Amino acid sequence: MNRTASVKKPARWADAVPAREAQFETKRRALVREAARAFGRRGFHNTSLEEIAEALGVTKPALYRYVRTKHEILYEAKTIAFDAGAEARKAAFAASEDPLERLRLYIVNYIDLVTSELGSYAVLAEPVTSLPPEYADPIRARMREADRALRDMVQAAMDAGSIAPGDPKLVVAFFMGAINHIARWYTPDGPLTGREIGETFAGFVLNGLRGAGRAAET
Amino acid sequence: MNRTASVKKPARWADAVPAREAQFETKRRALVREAARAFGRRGFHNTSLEEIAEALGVTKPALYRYVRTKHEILYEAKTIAFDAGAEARKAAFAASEDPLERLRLYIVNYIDLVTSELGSYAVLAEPVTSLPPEYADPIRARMREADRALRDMVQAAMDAGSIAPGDPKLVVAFFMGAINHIARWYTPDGPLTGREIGETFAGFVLNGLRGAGRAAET
DNA sequence: CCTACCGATCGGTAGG
DNA sequence: CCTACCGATCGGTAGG
Repeated sequence: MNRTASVKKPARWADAVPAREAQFETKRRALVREAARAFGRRGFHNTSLEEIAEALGVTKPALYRYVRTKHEILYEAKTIAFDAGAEARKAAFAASEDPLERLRLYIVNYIDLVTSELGSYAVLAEPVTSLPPEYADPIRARMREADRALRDMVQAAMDAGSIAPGDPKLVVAFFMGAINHIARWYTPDGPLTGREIGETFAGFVLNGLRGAGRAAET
Repeated sequence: MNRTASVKKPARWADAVPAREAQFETKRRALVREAARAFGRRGFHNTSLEEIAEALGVTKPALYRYVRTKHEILYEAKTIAFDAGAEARKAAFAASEDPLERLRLYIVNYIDLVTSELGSYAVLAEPVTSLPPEYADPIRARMREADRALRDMVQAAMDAGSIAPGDPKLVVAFFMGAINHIARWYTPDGPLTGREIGETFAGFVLNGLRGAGRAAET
């Protein structure tokens, strides 16, 4: 028996890689996810690459096989969060024609994502200024894009008379502040599921926007 | 007349110190304010003491006359924000007996403070993990304290039947997320005053909580 | 309150 | 994917 023995080693990549011959992309994603979690919890600058590497069961230099800089990791993490938001909007549009229902679905969907990804989305709280211009600029663009899309959704609901007329910009700032904050306090150990939080928050938002005395005429 | 001449110099301390014989405390406060603004906008670790010093028209070592460490500055800034929150609650309790009205007043008062302090309050977004335990612990205690006080206010409004029954914890997380986010986007150049934002947000919140008890948990 | 400077951390690289 | 190490930044101090 003269072949190189495959010795039992402590789990590398935190068991996030299923197959023995792990693919590059899978590893890269596990890296970004792990980093996003850490960045979200402790902040970008309070998290060293060494800590991330350790959580994945490798050494720091190994990370550089999958990523060029620490900034790139943050950029990637934020991009994933924005993609999820876009996905949630798309799903909401596909599922209903009614502006109000679309808004509701978006909120529920997005909160579901935010809570299911174990805190990865808290990286949205990390200031863009932690990134150099070449990364910060596209991120800012995506922030504007998301903002615009949501304002349009709100405006549509206003036009349909489903919610009280007002400044869509302020409305979006209101409920996105509440929603994005979830990633900062949510823990899967808690008594509430993401779905429950989503339904409750959507209720708060829609009731709040529907307006009190000066309700829209139907 | 053998006293040292007071020569005309370029404005130091960014003109935040009115009197010629500037007091220690005034300077210290100007320092914390300026730092809070910077920390809130760019983040704690993205802001060097050198930048803060420059904004105040002095050199970095000069700051150490007023403060022991950079951490102490962040701690102080957060403390000021929490004090303001406590103040807003106190004012709300003094101004009304009605639980719902107290909640409304708190929201309006607090948003007014947040928007009047030119972004100093955005430091609340800075993770506590940027601080060593001796500072982080008391901050966490104040977070819990504020949370408890607000939950009690919400519970009182529920007991009075002014808002739908539900989980006060979730309710507070909802509207405080929205409110604390304001410091991150508000700018005095905008078309809206802090008062207007406060009234609008308070309306959203109260209507939202009053609404159909989707989240009512019997 | 300033000039000069130290010390630690940490992102990133060399070389295997 | 690892060991060893470099370089820059930056908080903090000495000494005046």
